[in-house]
Amino acid sequence: MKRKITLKQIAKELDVSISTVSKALSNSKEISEDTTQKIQAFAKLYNYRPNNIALSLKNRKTKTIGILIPEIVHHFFSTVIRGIERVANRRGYNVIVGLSNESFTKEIINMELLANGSIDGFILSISKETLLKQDYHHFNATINQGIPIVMFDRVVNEVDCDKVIVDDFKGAFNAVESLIDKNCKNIALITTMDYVSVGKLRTQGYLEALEEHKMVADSNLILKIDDSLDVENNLDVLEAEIAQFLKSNPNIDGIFAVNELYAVSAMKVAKKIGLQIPDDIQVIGFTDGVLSKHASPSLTTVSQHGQKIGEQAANLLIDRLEAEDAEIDQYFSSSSRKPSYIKMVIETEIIERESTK
Amino acid sequence: MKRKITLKQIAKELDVSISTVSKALSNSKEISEDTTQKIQAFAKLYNYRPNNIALSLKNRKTKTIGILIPEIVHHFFSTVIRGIERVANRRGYNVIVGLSNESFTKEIINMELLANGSIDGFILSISKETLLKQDYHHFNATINQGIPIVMFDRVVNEVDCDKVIVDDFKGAFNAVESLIDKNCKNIALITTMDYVSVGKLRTQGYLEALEEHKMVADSNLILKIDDSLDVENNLDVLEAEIAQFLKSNPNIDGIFAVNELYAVSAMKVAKKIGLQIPDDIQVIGFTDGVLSKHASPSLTTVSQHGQKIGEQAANLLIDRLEAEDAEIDQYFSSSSRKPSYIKMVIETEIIERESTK
DNA sequence: TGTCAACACGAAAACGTTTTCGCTAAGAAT
DNA sequence: ATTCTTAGCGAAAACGTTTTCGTGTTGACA
Repeated sequence: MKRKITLKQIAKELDVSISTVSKALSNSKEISEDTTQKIQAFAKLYNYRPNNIALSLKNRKTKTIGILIPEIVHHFFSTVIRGIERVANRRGYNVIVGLSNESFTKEIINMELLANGSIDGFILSISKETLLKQDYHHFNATINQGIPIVMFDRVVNEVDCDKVIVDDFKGAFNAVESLIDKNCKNIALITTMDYVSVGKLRTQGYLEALEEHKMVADSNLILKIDDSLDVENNLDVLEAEIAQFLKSNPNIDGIFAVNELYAVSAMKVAKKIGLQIPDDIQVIGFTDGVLSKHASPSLTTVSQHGQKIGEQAANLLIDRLEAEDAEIDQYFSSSSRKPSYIKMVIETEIIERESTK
Repeated sequence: MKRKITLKQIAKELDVSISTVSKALSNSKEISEDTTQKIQAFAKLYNYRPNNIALSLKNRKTKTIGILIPEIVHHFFSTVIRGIERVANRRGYNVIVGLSNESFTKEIINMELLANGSIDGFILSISKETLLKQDYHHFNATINQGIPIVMFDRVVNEVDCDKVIVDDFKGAFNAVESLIDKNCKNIALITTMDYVSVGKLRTQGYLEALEEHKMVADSNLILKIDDSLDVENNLDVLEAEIAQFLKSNPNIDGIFAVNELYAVSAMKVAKKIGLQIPDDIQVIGFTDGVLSKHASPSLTTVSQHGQKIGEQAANLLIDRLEAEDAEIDQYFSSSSRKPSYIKMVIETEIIERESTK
């Protein structure tokens, strides 16, 4: 077991100074051709690679992006990570992942841990608990320390930073409008409680689409699921609620659900009740994931393009990081002007499948 | 924008030495109570936190685990990550994620990048291309540099390291045996090409279960899918192959599939053909994911307990990392004996759902 | 012969820690 | 009055880099 070789060891072995080795390896013309050759050959032989940690300390930047998300076992978030990782790698960055598990405290702990030098900037999506508490001081504190943040999906106006979102309102609006086009007269909404911003926006999209088409929103046709309970492990509860909902509203001929789980569950329940999809009832879900694609019938969804979100977020962050470098180089005082932030909107897209006509 | 405060700044501000500040903050009794109080108060006020990078450099360890997996948009891998992250966090470690994207080259590049000081050890699952090439030098090189590796799921005998796997053979064996118990007479196998070790083992389990019960394996009942093509985006190809397969073997009354996608697709096709599940044909899949749970009918599967795999892998790695520390402390020469490695087998479990009787 | 430039290299600082060792002054012991 | 402890603190090294600023040697030129 031979530990990685260092400049110091090479220097000692070849009887030159550390500086000479460093310069030779970076092809500085301060060093004679002979010496350079000798050193480079030796370094190659021993497979020398500069120690990243030492570089980070010296350069005061780590070339690492911190990702902080509520949950990783979730198709949307993993596609976002994939997108981030793609451009990060291409641009010479690594990603380090923290999971808040939807907990306010874990979010803070993770941020503080990573903010102490481990990363150059954050890409994150806010935990439910944080949204509920509406306490965003840790984000602002981090930004004030000079660590830029890019938020995606679950964002919040109270924090001034770059954001990448999908147009939840418009996505929902279009989905519902599409159902109307397909001749649905009584469109139900299955949604979450309101505190998650995206849920609220999607609900608004639903409401306004109805209004726009002179249809009255019937509060009986709106089912709000309490997602404080772990739905994944309480599928029966969810299905029972939906069954109850469908039975007491037999006139429903279209369903818009704010996520694919609700949509797929609704289809399952509808089939059990004896309804034909899409003949008796049509269904559209938000968030295009594996479930939608493989359900039977396959589910028409509003795709959020998670990977693209990740890619844009990474580009925004890295652009800002490298702009900072340039500023310093140009002797701009970094406090001279307030930076202006971008809110980037990724277009949603309706993917038509078998659950609609 | 105020950058994070350092020991040096505190020292200057309070007109003491850096050493004094450091000691005061760690409650060393070398420092008087007065000074300690003063320093701690000041540090708290300015929210001092030690710089992780500096600590890493000094301690020559980063308290970070590198995860290297073929793909993140995959339920099994994300559950494993969740498991790793859980115990890593509990034990004071962070995780940094690299994606090989099933590519040999990307696997190597990622490893080299992280191995240069960024991480203390790896937890990884081998990419398909690497398995195909059977070139494992980068793993051995990393281990020789003193960086421990724990492999999971896709492992290989040629590399000497800790491993966490499920008993693919036994899992498959049990699944098929369960189908036999449920009175299936002609059990089909839908599998992948043989080079991925887990696929091979699961196929063997299938074969031996048949043999054990005096049933003859009929090669016509084995469908090998070429997974070099991106199945997720070529679902129709997959379904066509399965349809063809089922039609030319109308006697099939049970299907064992080596992953849930194949299983769910098989169910979909079977339903289209007019077969009733589980009355005409019963189906069991390997790998318990979201698809299985939400398919209709829901799919009986062999659960791999991904999260547990991740937890065990993390524990194995951290145990070894901390054992190394202890060895050095005790003046053991680290090359004195060859360490012995553990292969940990996680029990699989059949989760009965609606696709079997 | 004396001056100067160019060349080739080394010393040292810096990034932010922790820790070992040494130093000073005050009080205790002889 | 002299020596010994000990409390309280600082200097410096170390982790592995990069980079700035010397410095000595050589050869050219006046």
